[in-house]
Amino acid sequence: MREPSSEPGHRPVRDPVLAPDDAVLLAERFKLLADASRLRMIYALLEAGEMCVSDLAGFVEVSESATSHQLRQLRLAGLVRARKQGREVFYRVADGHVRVLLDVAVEHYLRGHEERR
Amino acid sequence: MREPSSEPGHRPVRDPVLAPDDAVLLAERFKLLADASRLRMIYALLEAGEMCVSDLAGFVEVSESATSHQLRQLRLAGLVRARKQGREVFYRVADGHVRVLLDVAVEHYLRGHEERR
DNA sequence: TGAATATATGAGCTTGTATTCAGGTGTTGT
DNA sequence: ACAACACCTGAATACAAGCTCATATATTCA
Repeated sequence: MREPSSEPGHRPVRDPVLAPDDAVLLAERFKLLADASRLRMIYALLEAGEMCVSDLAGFVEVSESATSHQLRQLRLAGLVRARKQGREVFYRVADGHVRVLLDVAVEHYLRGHEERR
Repeated sequence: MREPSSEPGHRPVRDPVLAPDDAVLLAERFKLLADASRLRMIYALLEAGEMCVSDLAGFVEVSESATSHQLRQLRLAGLVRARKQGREVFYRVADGHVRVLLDVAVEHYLRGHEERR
């Protein structure tokens, strides 16, 4: 729960410093997003709703084995979920959190400014 | 008078799939946040406004050399800026983007994780 | 049942990244 | 000028991460 601080439309209060353990946790989450292939997979899944491994592999242009390894990571971290149908496995993004985070990241890092040094 | 997407507001357009180059760029940005020490440094800077290297090193409990190396990365990426005063160098977060992104990340990853759909 | 297909997994190799170590630069104080 | 200090930097090292290859499991089809 957080207090409504001063301004309604603005960011919440700056919280007390990130605890070391939380920093590790958060860093782990960011690590999952710190790879171009995984990012593209996630984006593809967000767009398509769900996709099977081989389609995903074709899309991001990495081997199916590599794709499977990546998806495993994302799955174990709870970022995506798998649904098996026949001999295919369909993956989808687990919840809305990733989408929000990616939206903000794209907004702030890909569009608008590069304030280089 | 509300512009659709000039302010870091809330609801960006649902974009076409992330282009490979953009994915690389975005991944690079995430990599900077994918390290617990760097995260804690950034957080400390956000809290304190600015800090010199040795204080920062003391705070995150890594050597000053390691701290300097990390800060270099952040500086080259434009995430932080340096101000030299006497023989100390004070670092600060370059702009508001990181803060927003970290807020969202903390909100979505460190707190309430439950949103089954 | 056996072959083909779709995915998963472990081992090994390779690349990348963080830290340490050993100087190096610029600044302050005596 | 010299020494102490704050920070920077390059090289070496150590560890993590991603990919490939071979193999395993499960499912469908003939």
